[in-house]
Amino acid sequence: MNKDFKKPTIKDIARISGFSHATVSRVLNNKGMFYSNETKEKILNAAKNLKYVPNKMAKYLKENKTNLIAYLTPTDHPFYFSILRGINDYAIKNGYNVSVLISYYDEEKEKINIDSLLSNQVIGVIISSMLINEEQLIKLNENNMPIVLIDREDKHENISNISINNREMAFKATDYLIKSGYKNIGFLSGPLKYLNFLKRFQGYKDGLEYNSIKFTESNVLILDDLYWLKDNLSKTYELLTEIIKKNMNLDAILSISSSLPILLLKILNNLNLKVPSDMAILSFSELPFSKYMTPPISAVIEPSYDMGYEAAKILLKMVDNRSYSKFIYLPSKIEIRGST
Amino acid sequence: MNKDFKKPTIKDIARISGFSHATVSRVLNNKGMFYSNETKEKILNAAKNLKYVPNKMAKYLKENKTNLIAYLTPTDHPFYFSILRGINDYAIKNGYNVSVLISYYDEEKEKINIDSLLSNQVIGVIISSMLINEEQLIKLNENNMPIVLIDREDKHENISNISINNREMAFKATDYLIKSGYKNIGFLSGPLKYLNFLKRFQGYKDGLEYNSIKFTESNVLILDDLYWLKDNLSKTYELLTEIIKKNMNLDAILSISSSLPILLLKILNNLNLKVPSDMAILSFSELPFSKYMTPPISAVIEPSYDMGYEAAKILLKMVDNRSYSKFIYLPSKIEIRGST
DNA sequence: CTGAAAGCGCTAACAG
DNA sequence: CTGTTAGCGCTTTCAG
Repeated sequence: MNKDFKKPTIKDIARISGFSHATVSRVLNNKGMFYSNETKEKILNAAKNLKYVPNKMAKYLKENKTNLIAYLTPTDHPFYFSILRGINDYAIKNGYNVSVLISYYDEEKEKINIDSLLSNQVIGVIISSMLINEEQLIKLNENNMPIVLIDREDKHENISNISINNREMAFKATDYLIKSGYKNIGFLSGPLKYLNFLKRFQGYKDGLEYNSIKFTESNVLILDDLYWLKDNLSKTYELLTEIIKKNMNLDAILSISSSLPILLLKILNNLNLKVPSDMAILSFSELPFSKYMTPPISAVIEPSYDMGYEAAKILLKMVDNRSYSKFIYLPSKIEIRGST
Repeated sequence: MNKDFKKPTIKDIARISGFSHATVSRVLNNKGMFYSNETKEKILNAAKNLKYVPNKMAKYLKENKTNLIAYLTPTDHPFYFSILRGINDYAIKNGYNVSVLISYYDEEKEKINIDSLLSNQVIGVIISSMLINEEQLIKLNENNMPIVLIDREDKHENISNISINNREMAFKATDYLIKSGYKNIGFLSGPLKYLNFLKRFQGYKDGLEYNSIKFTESNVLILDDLYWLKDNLSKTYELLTEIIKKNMNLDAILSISSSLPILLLKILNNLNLKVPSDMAILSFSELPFSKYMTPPISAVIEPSYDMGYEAAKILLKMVDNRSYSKFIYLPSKIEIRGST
């Protein structure tokens, strides 16, 4: 590679084609509408010969606007990649690019990311991280940064949200389990300080109450951290094994994450318990492979791709219209498979 | 949000603190070394009060260099997300951000992405897509864009590569299977036009030859497209079922993808075949859940995170030194679990 | 130790 | 239909 390689600019095109750089700019951007075909051709030719590629930095500086949006995700779980794909598809289609920040549940990193967002001239942010706190959100908001939250159900002025109705779906799931004859249903979750988990917990209780079943505190099975999202599956497996052994009286489990059922299947198999006859499993969210497990795992479908796609759509609207914001529930459904 | 919101610039700081914007720039960047503490303090204070955030577009335009690198991936398979995490970690640590382009096996999109890369002032690209063709690579190269290829083993001048030694690992895997007593080993793959698959195929044949086993054409089980990477698991499942039914004589399968074994487990289970006694499975690459399957799946480990991390490291070196490039094999190992 | 001035590559108002 | 000019926000000589 040539160290002294210098990209051609519109000035080079101007020099070669014999026009001013303003005219070149016009032709290249199809602005102004009126210039002779000859001019157009000359300029376009010169551009092609020079292998001209516009310098977007200059354009963005001038226009005070970039084509970059950011996606803030806590980890590399497939759920978040699927969201990213949705975001990406909509963004690219509209001429935008997506910069990804993975904070990996590190509050320090998360803070650095927020600062980086502000100075990187990103024009908007989609956040699927559960970790972002109020303070950081406010900081972004103060800096006039359009924000879309995914799966947080967190109401803020000027901030959009997109998620499923977690409480309602948890209610439906619980109700379904009860109607299917399960009497002693466990709620398997991460820490309830995370809003989406809490909503699901509320829905679970709603479901019990609706069916006049007494809520039993000990049926709430809490993993004290998000191990399964932190790539710490062996720790998750270990804790889950303990939990199950202590709760053999349950006949069904409602899980808040798609990862947990896969481990559960293994654990129950080791304990010689059959799914669903000894223990049914119904889970929020699914992995691509969930339906190829033995048995296939019943799930409350979270439309992750659509969430990303819609989030990007809303974000770009917010960019155009700073007073726009939306709080949206995407439709969700329960898909019954072999595990219930 | 305030529609007329205007970000403060160094000029604002200059005005308020009473210095020139040049001095402000120096202080903010710790350049020039010599200014009174009083000056420094005044300027820093003004910056803080104004909630000043530097405009990187301007900086980059001036410096003719950005802090954005791009990652080009074909799809949202976990393998690629893990690579992305590696890239991201190294990049962030060094002050860079990562822009992601998912081409989704669409040649048109791939082309658009390449063009976008060139004009977006990305300073380097990491490509894990199998789809990029020679022509596009050359186009990037001509534009002086540092490139690191992941898992392609494709030799080019000025282009770096990072992968495992696919041929060698396939040889070892095949040899291991034979030494374990399997006699009739199938090679399960996508189209062999993809270089990494081809290398593995060669390694498979090497392994047979080394053990004086005759290569049997019909033991090469080819899926005619990358369905499993295209989110088309049901199609994959269908084709795989047919393939297996036609090849019940096999006693082991060497798979080139981590997704396939999971489906195989299901299919074999349906056919009442036990793994590994009726059919062993050994697979290139693994998913987070591979070891929690029943039985756990033996695998040739591809260090995806490290590949990403190293790729980013090499890329940033290439950015600093345009004549630098490397062809690296990362160490890999075979992890024997229950499926063999 | 600090200020003035130029310029990165581009767009757009204004003038013709 | 086209050219001149100014300026986006920043860094960096060059003077002083």
